[in-house]
Amino acid sequence: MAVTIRDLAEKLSLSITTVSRALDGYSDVAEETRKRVVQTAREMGYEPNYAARQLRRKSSDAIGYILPTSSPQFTDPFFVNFLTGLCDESAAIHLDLMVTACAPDSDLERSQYRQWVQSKRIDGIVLNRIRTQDWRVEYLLDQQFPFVCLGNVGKSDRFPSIFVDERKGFASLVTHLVQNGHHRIAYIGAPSGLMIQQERFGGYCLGLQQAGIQANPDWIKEGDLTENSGYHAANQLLEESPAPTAIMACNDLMALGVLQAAQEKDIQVGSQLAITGFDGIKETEYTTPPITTLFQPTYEIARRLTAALGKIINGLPVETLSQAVEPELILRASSQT
Amino acid sequence: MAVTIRDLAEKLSLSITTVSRALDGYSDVAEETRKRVVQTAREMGYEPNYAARQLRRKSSDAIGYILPTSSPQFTDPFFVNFLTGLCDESAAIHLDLMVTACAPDSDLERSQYRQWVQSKRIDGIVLNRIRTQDWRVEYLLDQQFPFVCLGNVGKSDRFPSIFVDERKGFASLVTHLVQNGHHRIAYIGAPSGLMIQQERFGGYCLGLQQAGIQANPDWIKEGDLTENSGYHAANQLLEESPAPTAIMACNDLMALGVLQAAQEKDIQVGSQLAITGFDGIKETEYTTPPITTLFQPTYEIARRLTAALGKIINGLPVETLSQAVEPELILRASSQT
DNA sequence: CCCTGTATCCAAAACGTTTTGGAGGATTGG
DNA sequence: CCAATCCTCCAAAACGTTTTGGATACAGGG
Repeated sequence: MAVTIRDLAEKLSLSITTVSRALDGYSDVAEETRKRVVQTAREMGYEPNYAARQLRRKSSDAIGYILPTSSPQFTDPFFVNFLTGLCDESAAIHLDLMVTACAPDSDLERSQYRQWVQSKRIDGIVLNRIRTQDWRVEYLLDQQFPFVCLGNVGKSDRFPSIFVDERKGFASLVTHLVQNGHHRIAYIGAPSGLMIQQERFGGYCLGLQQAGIQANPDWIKEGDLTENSGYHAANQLLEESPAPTAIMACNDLMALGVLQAAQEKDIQVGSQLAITGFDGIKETEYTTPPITTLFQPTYEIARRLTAALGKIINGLPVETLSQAVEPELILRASSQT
Repeated sequence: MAVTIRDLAEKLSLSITTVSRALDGYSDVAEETRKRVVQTAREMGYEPNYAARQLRRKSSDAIGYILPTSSPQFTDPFFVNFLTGLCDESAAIHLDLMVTACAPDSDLERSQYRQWVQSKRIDGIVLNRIRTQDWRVEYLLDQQFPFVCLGNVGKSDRFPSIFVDERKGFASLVTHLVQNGHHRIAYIGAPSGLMIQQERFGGYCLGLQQAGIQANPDWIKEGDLTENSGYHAANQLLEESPAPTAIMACNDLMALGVLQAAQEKDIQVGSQLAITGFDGIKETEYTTPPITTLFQPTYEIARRLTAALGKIINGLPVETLSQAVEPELILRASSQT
């Protein structure tokens, strides 16, 4: 059905070797015949079969990303921004992007990674939402498979990674709240297996300590990074007595949930209760009041990671393996009177 | 390096034929040897090479989607919801999803589609943002390549498609505005090459006609579906005299831009100016005032399309090729006093 | 004892490329 | 005129599967 290189060769009365080399621009084929080949290739609408090429070249010109999503219809704009960055950059450097979704740390996830890596379906992979003990990093290092990641990974001299200083960011958020008169500051975290929880919670503790405030365990809740869980955690927190006067959510999505809970209880956000988030997603700008947050350039990070991955795959040197990014404090009405 | 079927066969003292057939569960291999094969395969961590399998089987177990994005960092939540649906459903039916981005109707886009299709990189493709004369539909039909699409395509008895009745939806929006006392109703459209523009603008005209209102060309602008273009078009509209008292945007994103323009001019949205959108993205709920819109179940549509595509690829029958969906009118404060 | 059938297994071909290792002819230098 | 060098081209191997079309051995029926 489809036109193969053999058809082309026959039509041109050339060997398939010559046709192949002509199309790939080798110097050992006469300029005139090269033109002839290219011309007829276009005419016949020839496109080299990808599977055959992959098999021979041992590369697939594709990279992969597996969304760590527990529930279907993940809606965290963080992932969206990340995905968009991957998509744009991979398109720019002519790599195809394969995407799928798996519950984090599930058997399915493990077999999905194994399949993609060992079946050579992709040439490299992008990781984020790093776990405190992340088998993926071990596995990929062990397999010597090209990968890059966003998150605080210890031994990052063997692969490109970008590290956002969440600890410092959260500490500065605490400082900001304290300066605005808050002493009873609550925290809604992520599952403890996630590196972001380690970092952000660490920053929260650090900030309290710097302000000479003792942390209150009742004011520390664990969420799952969804709007819903932020809502529920906030409801619990607001029933405590004394209730906290400020709630720091581990990410923006949960902060949105907190805002909703507060509004349902007719609590004046800003004056009676301060709310902060993390990520810098667009939605925090539209709410009333808009939500104070730490902005991280998710889209840009994804592009940079992808670009680095592209270089690694092509055997090019990557200038700086481990990059650090400072989140930007965006003060809005939700945390100020 | 990686363990191949030959390594397995050698280790087991079997032929590669038998190993292959054992793994695929054929009946002509003894149950006992099958177990032995599966066991050692697991032990040795064997994963069949995808390229080789694809080449032989002539299928890739992957589907593709090309984002029709003019600028990088597209941020329309509509696409996000769509993409999420694709991702979730394709993962559910064990197809990999390939994604890339291309400016619509560009040469690059054409060659990208051609490459994916003719190089057999994917088994099927999902289309949306259909154009009034869409070469993609022609091309894919011509190539007899499996595809599905979201949008109003005429001859949809040859492939699965989902059609959202935007015309009726927009007409009912107009009716709603008229009932709220509006006569000077403006419209900010999409590029005229897009089918959604045909449909939505058609609905706008129909609605006006039903209300006995003559359309005013000065109150009809063309945008490009971004927030920014909604903002600019609104600024123009609000300088007209007389200015419209209601602005209907072709999609939610532009409606957000309109809202911003109105707020900058200290216009009371709801009472002095009505604003409506289309899509039903989350953001319209968070603004003050929240924006009246028509909700279409983008995520669900994408899942249904993907499921249908999966069936087509596997040669299974698809019950209803052409499905219709009614958008749901969501009345909010932006269009009511 | 032969023939048929059944249960296992396998050698070899195919899929469509890229790459290796030359071959053949023309040109150049001595 | 011969050898060396270049310029073009090509046959065949390789990539790792799946599939085709038997082969072999054993059992059971006549």
